[in-house]
Amino acid sequence: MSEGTYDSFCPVAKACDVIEPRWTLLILCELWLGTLRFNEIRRGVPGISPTLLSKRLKDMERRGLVRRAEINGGELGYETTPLANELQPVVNALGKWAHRNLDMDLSIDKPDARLLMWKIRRKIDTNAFPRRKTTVIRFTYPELAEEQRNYWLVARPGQPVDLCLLDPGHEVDLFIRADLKAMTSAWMGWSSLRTEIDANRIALVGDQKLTATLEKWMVRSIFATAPKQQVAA
Amino acid sequence: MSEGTYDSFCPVAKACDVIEPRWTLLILCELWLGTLRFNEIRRGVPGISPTLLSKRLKDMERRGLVRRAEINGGELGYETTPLANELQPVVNALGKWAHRNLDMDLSIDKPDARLLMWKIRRKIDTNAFPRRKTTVIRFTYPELAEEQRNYWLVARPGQPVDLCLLDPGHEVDLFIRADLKAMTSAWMGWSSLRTEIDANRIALVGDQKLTATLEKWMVRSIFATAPKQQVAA
DNA sequence: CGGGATCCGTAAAGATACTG
DNA sequence: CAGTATCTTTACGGATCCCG
Repeated sequence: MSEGTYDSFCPVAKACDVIEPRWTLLILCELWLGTLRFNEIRRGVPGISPTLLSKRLKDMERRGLVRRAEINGGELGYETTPLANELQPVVNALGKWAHRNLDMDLSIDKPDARLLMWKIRRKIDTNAFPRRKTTVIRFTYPELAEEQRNYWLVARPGQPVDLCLLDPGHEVDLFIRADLKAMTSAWMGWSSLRTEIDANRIALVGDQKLTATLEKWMVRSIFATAPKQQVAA
Repeated sequence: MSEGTYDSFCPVAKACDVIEPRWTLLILCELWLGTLRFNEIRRGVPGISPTLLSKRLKDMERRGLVRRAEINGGELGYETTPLANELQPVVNALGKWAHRNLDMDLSIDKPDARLLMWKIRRKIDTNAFPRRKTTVIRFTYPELAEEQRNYWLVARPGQPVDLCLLDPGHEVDLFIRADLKAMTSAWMGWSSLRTEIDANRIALVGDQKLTATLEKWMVRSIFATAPKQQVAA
């Protein structure tokens, strides 16, 4: 039933009752990124079934982590509560611990371009873009099959950045061609954008200003600043 | 299989693979308290079956959280690794979050005297006790059935404090009679020892010095210092 | 297309009992 | 003391279907 089942007065046990059910923390992370709607959460939390997401969101609502809220048009979405938000620094510390210590090799062996682009999209800083003009950036991962190779980020002034899997037809301001692992690695902070560009694993063609300000508008994972632990010599 | 099953490059997902399997964090907490042996862990982590504890310890060993180590006599015990120890501040923050925010009413409705005594025992500070003499303190919870009512803490100089459920035969230096909820509440920091004594829910009879220094040697839960969040009026 | 509900097979957890 | 073996129950994962 997803009831708390440790019958202990230990606060850690109480906390575990709340955070242990599978997907709970990942759903919170996605909501903290600003995701509002059911199917958006699905995209940001790869692998969860709609059934389980639905159930988990209800569990989380019952526990006071999440509430249903109106988006700007009478539609319903999800948002985190203050109770959940107090947990955010803890979850970040947890992520930093994993970033420092845990081997990521397995996951980067099967990187997921669509998920990566979804994450990149969320953190694009449009302040570095022209104010009055739509900016379009095309990412290409040549190693992938034709249909999964290209992604367009479309930044219309004053609107959230859009991710397209099909050519939206706009003129492209900047073309980025990249090795998928290299882009993942740079975004996660295991390397840097500069390193990967210098090694020719990421290449930019197009608008000079966008190229020059890449590191400004392409904000990386919040874990990218945490240094990777040095392996003992 | 207990393999990590989120296939994501997100560090939080990686961390969840490690910490989510049920009992993992509670076992770590118990080890951090200084528990070394299998059946001691069982006592400190109420409700876990030996089957699952055995399996979980092996999982945790495989993941590098725990290692088997020699105790002082060729016997084998368990201890946490540096990897796990880096997680301790995160787990403490998690516990503080729960202590501040989560309702503990349900768990204090069915308090567990033996577990409470086990926890109290672990944190007794024997520096406040006589140096050369064995100190014995008897706790009595009058509301409980005869056989579960009495607990003896036996502190022999230079040795870990012993918890006895049967009269060890020593002369008792201090008798403590308490309401079980009151003692749990005081130890957890929802109230204080002083408050409960003043309300006559905890009473001490015996050695004056021990009585006077109660708050010194009876070290409370590490969460006892975190203030409980005020409920909005 | 967004937001689910249903059904079913598998994997993890819980309860007891038992053993070297 | 330190676990295994066995059995039952619950949770999770996947596919499919429904409804506005």
